[in-house]
Amino acid sequence: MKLIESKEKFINAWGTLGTSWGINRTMAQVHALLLVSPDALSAEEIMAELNISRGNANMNVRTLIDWGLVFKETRSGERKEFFVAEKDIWKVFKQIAKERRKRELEPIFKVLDDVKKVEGDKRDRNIKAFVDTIEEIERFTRKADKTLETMIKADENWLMSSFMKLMR
Amino acid sequence: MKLIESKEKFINAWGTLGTSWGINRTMAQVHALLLVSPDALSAEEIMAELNISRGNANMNVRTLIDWGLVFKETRSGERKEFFVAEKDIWKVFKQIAKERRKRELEPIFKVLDDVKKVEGDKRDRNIKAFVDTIEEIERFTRKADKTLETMIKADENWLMSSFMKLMR
DNA sequence: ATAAAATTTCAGAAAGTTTTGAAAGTTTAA
DNA sequence: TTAAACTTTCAAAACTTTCTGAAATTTTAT
Repeated sequence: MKLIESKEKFINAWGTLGTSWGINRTMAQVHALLLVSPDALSAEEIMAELNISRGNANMNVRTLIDWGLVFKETRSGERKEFFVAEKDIWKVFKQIAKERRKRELEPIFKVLDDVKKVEGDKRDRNIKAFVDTIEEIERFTRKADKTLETMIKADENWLMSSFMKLMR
Repeated sequence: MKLIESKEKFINAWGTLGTSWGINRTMAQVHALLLVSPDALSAEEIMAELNISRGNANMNVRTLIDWGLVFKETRSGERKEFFVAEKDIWKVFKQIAKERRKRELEPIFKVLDDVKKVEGDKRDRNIKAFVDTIEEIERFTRKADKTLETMIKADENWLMSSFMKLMR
């Protein structure tokens, strides 16, 4: 298999994986492309490699920058902007965890906290089942969240050794 | 807030969360509804509570059963089927992890393994960047996968105490 | 065997998401 | 200041996913 084919295959697989994790296909593909490029790429190059429009390229590069997964690079004497991906996969993982935590976990906590305050007699089995489940979900989510937070804050070595322990 | 409102709010929030994690809204909503119901519900009841069609209800209940998150229940003298959700959130989490691992992580390993075999001189910086990145992703993914596998196999107490250690 | 009661299927419709590309906006070298 | 080079925006189009509901199929009590 030639490099071009391999690259394409990887980019497509990454795009598909993104799709099933709520990250849009093109965003994942742009990220994959930048991950395997030794040098920063311009908007033009991204457009050409992935066969996408200017608007689409711009939109997704910008989102990747917002997520802290891609950085702008300028070159003296060049007006064009170039883009590089964060290549350290641990950092990438932590960054994604951080973003999704903020965007998805935090709102869920708010709702759980809110709906727990349901009115009525706790001896009513409907109310009891509801409150019990919400509380169990909250306990679980808080634990998962704390773990995530610890990981995000932790330096790489700590993270590695903790994972190692979990894996034996 | 009355129970009905709380319930609706929770079901909607769960649906939205599902959406951003690649699980379809209705499937997540049906799951949420069954989670907070003290008794098993019939197809009719699910349809009425969520305002969805028979086809949609059937489809998503079936998928939940495939995933091992919901079980059929029959009652003697009743021809109807009733559905109950697994209420232990740890089991739910493990079950989801197991399914997604099989459906999403395994295919990615195949691709990574495949594209790594790229032809050409490893001193070519393009090839080097490509192979290096793929190998780092593979290392990372394998570790995450092993951790997940250990969790899935582990019994609840072990899991709890491991998480506890991670959280301090 | 029958028929009533239920579940399942699936083609088309609706809803939701992503992409395009032309126009507007911004930046910079001269 | 100008104008060329580039980036950003956004409405409409293309595409993808989900949902509906009527028809087909299966199940079960008699």
